[in-house]
Amino acid sequence: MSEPATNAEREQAILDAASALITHYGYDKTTVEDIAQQAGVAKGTIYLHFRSKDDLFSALIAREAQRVAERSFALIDADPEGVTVYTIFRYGWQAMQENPLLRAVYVRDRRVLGDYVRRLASLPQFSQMVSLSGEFIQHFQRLGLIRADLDPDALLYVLTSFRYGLLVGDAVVPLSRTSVETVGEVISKLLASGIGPQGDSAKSEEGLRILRDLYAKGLEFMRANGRQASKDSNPGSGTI
Amino acid sequence: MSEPATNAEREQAILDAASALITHYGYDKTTVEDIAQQAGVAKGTIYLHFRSKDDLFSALIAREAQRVAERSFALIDADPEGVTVYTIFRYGWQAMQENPLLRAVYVRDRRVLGDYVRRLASLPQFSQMVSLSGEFIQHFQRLGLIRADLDPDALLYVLTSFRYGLLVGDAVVPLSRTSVETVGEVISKLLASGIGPQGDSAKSEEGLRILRDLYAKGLEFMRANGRQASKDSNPGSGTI
DNA sequence: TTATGACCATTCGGACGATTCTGGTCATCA
DNA sequence: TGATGACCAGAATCGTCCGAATGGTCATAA
Repeated sequence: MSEPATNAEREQAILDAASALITHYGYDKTTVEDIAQQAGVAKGTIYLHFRSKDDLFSALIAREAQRVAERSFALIDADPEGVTVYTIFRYGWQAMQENPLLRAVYVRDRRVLGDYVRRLASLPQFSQMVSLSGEFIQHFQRLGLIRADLDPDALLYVLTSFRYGLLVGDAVVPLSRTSVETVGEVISKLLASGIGPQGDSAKSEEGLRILRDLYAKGLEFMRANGRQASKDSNPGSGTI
Repeated sequence: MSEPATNAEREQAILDAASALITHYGYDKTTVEDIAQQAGVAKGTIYLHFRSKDDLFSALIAREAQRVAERSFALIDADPEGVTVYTIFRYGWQAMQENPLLRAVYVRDRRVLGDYVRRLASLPQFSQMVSLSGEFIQHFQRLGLIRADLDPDALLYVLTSFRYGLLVGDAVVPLSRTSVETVGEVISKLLASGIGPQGDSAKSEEGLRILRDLYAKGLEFMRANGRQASKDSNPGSGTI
């Protein structure tokens, strides 16, 4: 049982433990002691990596957000359609859907977040990060990747509500009656003909650039705002 | 200040009072005494019309549901497009949106419903009533009023989630940045090209018939299930 | 006959203190 | 030098109590 765990590995282990416990028992019911035990370290060790319990949670959210973003990019790349408004939306939803913790954060699930919800002032920003901002829509309309006869503000409202509904959705109708893939297909088809683009557009390279841009901006904001301090600077993570 | 209030008028006054107080203070915080006072009757009088506080609330919900349904039909009729999937959806949403109480019921707002949420077992049925059921979608697909290449179960999930999101929506993005009309237009346009119908279809008469059918069925269910008993049988309300 | 409001049994909700638990620290140890 | 876990102050929780308020009834009055 001798684990030569490096510093970074230990930090990840702590985050893993926190993730599992919090998604299951909720933030309030999960004690720092629990996390330490699950991660196989002493309680004090946690405070060598994170300033406070809240800081630990912020770091966890940031990590999961990055994962979700990467996962959604991977899904988009794997789809022959490539980067379009509807694949962005579809796989953005799917990636989020697959990550219980982040979904809980996004829909402000009190059962998981507990009293932490009140401290989530920076969350509007966060929800933008997940690739739905006014900026995004206007850029895409300019490029002809979203039909231009839709009022951008209203469209933002509609799409945001749509995504929100999809993420809380199974509270109303159980998703179990279908599958993530089937629903994803419907979303794609509906949005493809619903908001465009109409024909093939060569501008999609530009769209991809803008998307990556917004994504990077979002993650940067999250990193700056999320963790207040950490003892070690994570060096790698080169890819975007 | 002498009001010759008839029996039915008095009942409506009680419901009006309940509606105003409950939407403002919530079900738990609103006492029967409050309702009586606001309606200008004695507390005992309320129990001549309704078996219990819960029964009064059921009746109120039923009344508001009827109003919302009628309002949505009126809006559809006023639109030159007439009966289509997207006008149904659009104005169904708008009518609901305009009725704070029913919206609270639909999204199960604890702040308004208080402990009553637990007694809302029959509400899945209710949510169907508001013109979104699997039946509805399949009929419309058969008639060519909804494109047939979308999996009906998944589409039901998507549309239900969509509507849900739109109704809770302003929690995420404030609706105040746009208007109900603008958002409504976007919804119409998006769904028109998103789920159809593609060309003009002559079957829309049939669609209207089915819709009225489902609507009537829903209201009947609500009436049967909602109020347990009431001292007076409301005679009028002939239109559907 | 019909509406009323005083009345009752029950529940609700705040106060209070005892007790446990939790986040965070720090002297100690490997 | 870095990890540990005993330790502390403050917060949350539980149990108990009691007065106020609430839903519902019914004898009385209009």
